[in-house]
Amino acid sequence: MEYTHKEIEERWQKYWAEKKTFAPKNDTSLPKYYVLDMFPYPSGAGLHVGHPLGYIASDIYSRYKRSQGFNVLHPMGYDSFGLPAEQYAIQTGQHPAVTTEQNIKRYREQLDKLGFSFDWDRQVKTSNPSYYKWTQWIFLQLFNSWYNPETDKAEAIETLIQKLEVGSWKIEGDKKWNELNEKEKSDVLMDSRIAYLGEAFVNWCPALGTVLANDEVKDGVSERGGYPVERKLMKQWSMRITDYAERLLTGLDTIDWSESIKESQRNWIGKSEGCSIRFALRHPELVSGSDNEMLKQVQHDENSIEVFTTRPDTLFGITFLTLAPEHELVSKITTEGNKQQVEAYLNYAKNRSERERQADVKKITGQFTGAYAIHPFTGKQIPVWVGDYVLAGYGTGAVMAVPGGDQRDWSFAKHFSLPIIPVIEGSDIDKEANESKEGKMINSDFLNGLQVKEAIKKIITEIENRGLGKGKINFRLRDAAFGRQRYWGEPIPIYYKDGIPYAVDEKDLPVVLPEVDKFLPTEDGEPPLARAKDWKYQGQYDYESTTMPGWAGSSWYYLRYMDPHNDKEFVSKAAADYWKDVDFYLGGSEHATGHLLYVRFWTKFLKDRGFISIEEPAKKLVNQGMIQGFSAKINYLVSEERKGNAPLTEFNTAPINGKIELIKNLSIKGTYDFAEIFLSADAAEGLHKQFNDYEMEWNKIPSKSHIWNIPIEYVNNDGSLNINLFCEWLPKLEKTRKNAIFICKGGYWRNNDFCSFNSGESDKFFIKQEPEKMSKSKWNVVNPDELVEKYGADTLRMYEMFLGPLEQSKPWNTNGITGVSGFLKKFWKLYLNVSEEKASQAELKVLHKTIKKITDDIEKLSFNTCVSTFMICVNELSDLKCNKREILEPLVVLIAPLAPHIAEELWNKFGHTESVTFAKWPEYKEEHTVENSFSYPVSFNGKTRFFQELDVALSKEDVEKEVMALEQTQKYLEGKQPKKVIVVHKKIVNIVV
RNA sequence: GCGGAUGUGGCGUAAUGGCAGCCGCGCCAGACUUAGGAUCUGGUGCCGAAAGGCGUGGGGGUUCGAGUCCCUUCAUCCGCACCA
Repeated sequence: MEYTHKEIEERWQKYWAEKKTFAPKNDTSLPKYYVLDMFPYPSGAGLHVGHPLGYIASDIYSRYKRSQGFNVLHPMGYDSFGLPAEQYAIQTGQHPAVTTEQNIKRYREQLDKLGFSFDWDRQVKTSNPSYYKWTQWIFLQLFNSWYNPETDKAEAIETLIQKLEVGSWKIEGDKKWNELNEKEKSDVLMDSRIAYLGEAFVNWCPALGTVLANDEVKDGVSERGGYPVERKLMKQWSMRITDYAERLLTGLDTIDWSESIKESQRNWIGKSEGCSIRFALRHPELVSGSDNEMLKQVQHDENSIEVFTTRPDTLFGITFLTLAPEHELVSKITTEGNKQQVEAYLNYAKNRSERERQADVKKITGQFTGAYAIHPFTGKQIPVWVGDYVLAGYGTGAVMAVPGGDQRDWSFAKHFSLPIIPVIEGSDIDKEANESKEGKMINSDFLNGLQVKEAIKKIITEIENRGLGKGKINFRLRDAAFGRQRYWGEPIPIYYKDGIPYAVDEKDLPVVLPEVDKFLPTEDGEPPLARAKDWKYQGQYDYESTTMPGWAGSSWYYLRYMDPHNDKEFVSKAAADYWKDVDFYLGGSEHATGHLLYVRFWTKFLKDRGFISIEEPAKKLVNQGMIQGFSAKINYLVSEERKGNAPLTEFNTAPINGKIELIKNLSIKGTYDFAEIFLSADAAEGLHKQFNDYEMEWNKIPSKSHIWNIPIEYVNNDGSLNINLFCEWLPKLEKTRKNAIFICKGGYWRNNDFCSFNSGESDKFFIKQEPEKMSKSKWNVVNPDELVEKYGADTLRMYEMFLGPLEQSKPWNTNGITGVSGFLKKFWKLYLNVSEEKASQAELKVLHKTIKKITDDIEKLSFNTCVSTFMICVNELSDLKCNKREILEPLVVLIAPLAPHIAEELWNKFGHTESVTFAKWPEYKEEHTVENSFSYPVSFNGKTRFFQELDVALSKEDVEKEVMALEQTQKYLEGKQPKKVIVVHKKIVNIVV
């Protein structure tokens, strides 16, 4: 009987769905295990072969855990709010809810075909009001909370109000809480709320018409779409994630996450320890007298400059201060004489986009303000500069410049000819700054002679004693922008009364996303929600019109899966207490500083407020490697001189160079009316060889080489192009077959005819293939559907695992899939004629060896070696012609996590009426794998020469005796006396001569 | 610049400090076939006719023994980056 994957897979997928096989048991006495895949965004492109890699791995692990007796929660759902659907809506006018639903449907069909053991009854969609009701509810908790530094956790805002009422929490300007009006009270509280409305510099993306969070911006452009981003001061809902910076950092040490993710988060949080120092200012026009007198006079000046430094030990090396162009003091302190230049500079700095600024890091710019600060220890005057190498958003937006100890300060000083003082012995300040934290202090008054680390301690104490500043910890992490000027997201449950924001009452949740006529901003620049007609809270108050960012819904979804249908709470206490946290979380590393930071933040917050009991959302996290696609690249030649369809002869008369010669050699002469010349990859290779500097030559001639990505499906297995298919596609690029010529090594193709000029050489047109990220725009997406159709889900599952270690990125290549497909056929064949006979020793040995290896490997998530272990096992059992139930039945249970359909089918054939899902995992019995003898490799000076079979019971001494007595040993000794004989039991014999 | 990861046959890869290359692809030969992108058998790191020698990016070290441990260096990929 043949292995018919299609029929078998459909049958069991249906069975699982009907019997709800994968719903966790409602029995809290069972040990729990929670396996979660990162929330997918249902993109319009559907699933490609890279997506299932992680899902397959987590599915194998889930099924394995079920077989081990765990109550497994393994859910799936959709992060269904987001920008792409909305961009599509803007283009087509279709409601994003409609396209999102279509995409989800397609995703689901594709997922279903792969035989995943998800409990679909728990599916959540973030765009569903029954889900986002609770996202909004959590927002309200965040709004109604503040971070109490004394208890080091978030508390209800009421506890802050109490402190304000009794005056134990100070309000800026020493005002009294009870004397404040409604607006002022709101403002005061807003300064502490964890979700707050505040004015801040944000990443504004004009093309997308919205603000983006820091992690959504890469290299100065938006991560989605690659549109330019600019800094803009805006009133904006934000999350005070910075209050959690320290806990987010230390928490990393408690979780088993990949080192690279933890490191990314550490970098992102960017903790640095140092101290703040206040520099008094001196206006030359205003103050006169000796340096020391001035110091006293200006000590308490409001307009002092506060800096943050991690190297207070270098304080005596300060030769100037630099302010960020955005620093508020710049305009206040600039002297009349410098006003013009400084203003011009500020204007220049302002108009440089973030991208430009980042791109030309090396360009040093700045201006002297004319103002001086006073060195707090020496009393000397220090010029104050403004420079855009200082970032407004970090620290205080001002630095004390120590060109002797900081390379950026050094470069600035060199550029503007400012003095440089070495402060560490042995610094060669003519060449570069000495940033080392090792060495002895010099030129530093009372710090002289101290080691850097001692000096840091001493100076901080001194600074604190003199009241100039204090030891301080600074974080790079910024508060997260939470409002998006977009339509397709959760409405923020806030309304405005007399311009004051208030929380929507819990009983009025969800605030449902209103219908709008267009998904665009209003004429006066308000977000799309402002278009909604008659959308008022309690019929009279304006709602907040920004929506939440994509990460809102995904910051707590793992909790909702525990209790997805609860309409009283976001998760019941009982469910949260049982399922606690995610035991095994699998997903891509691209979420390192976005989702994975926010989900930790919300988890900590929800714990602080007593809603859940865990501090971290996921104990263990693994990043599956990215599966890249193979892009097909074609060499495409255009002569710039040959405009339009000008004849090729013109091209031929160009100066002699590589390509012209080639074209000549290929004898394509005369006048042709083709315009597109495509060059086979092997012909292009030839050019490389022929002319050393092909690329350079290429640029000299009046033609241009272009490389195009073309659809990968037009490439044959041998790497050659299917020219016919390709030509049918050409019109999409406004090119035609008629105008195209394909040059191969042995001739050229034109209009379906091959013209040979070099007989014996290939007439194939080769395409260069390169691995790249799979993306629709690169035409290299391979989707799993066809593979499932052809080979079956079990084969695809095993093949994806067989590709290599889970965490390693690799290009997708279908070449090896026949090996796995053949394996499953061979596996199936073992079961054609099962006998009840007792198994032989040899057969039992194979089985138990396999049980041990598979169990160990699944535990280690080493799924690639699992597949090869099964192959070895099946090869060996086939050689033994094994058909014993005693062997084959446990083997079914063993393979079920990887190839669940075939396993169910065979399990069923054994007469079981229950799913193999809950069959007990086979137990490894060592007695079946022990050997009586071992074939010792006998080596001389570490080089293996022959093997000797010996009883394992023999002691080391006996082994040595036996081996030394051998004729072969004597032969290799060549009459010499061995210096030493090393015997490792059941491993090796090494004779040192 | 900082951090992370990876370097092993033609390719994907495998090896608790103990026979390097398991398993699969590809390739070669053969069997069965009208046929093979089906199935089965055998072979396949490199050099060499063979004996044998050489081999895990390079160089050094520890060890009886190193792909594996240590030092150093190179290359590739990924992340972060004017963070004071």
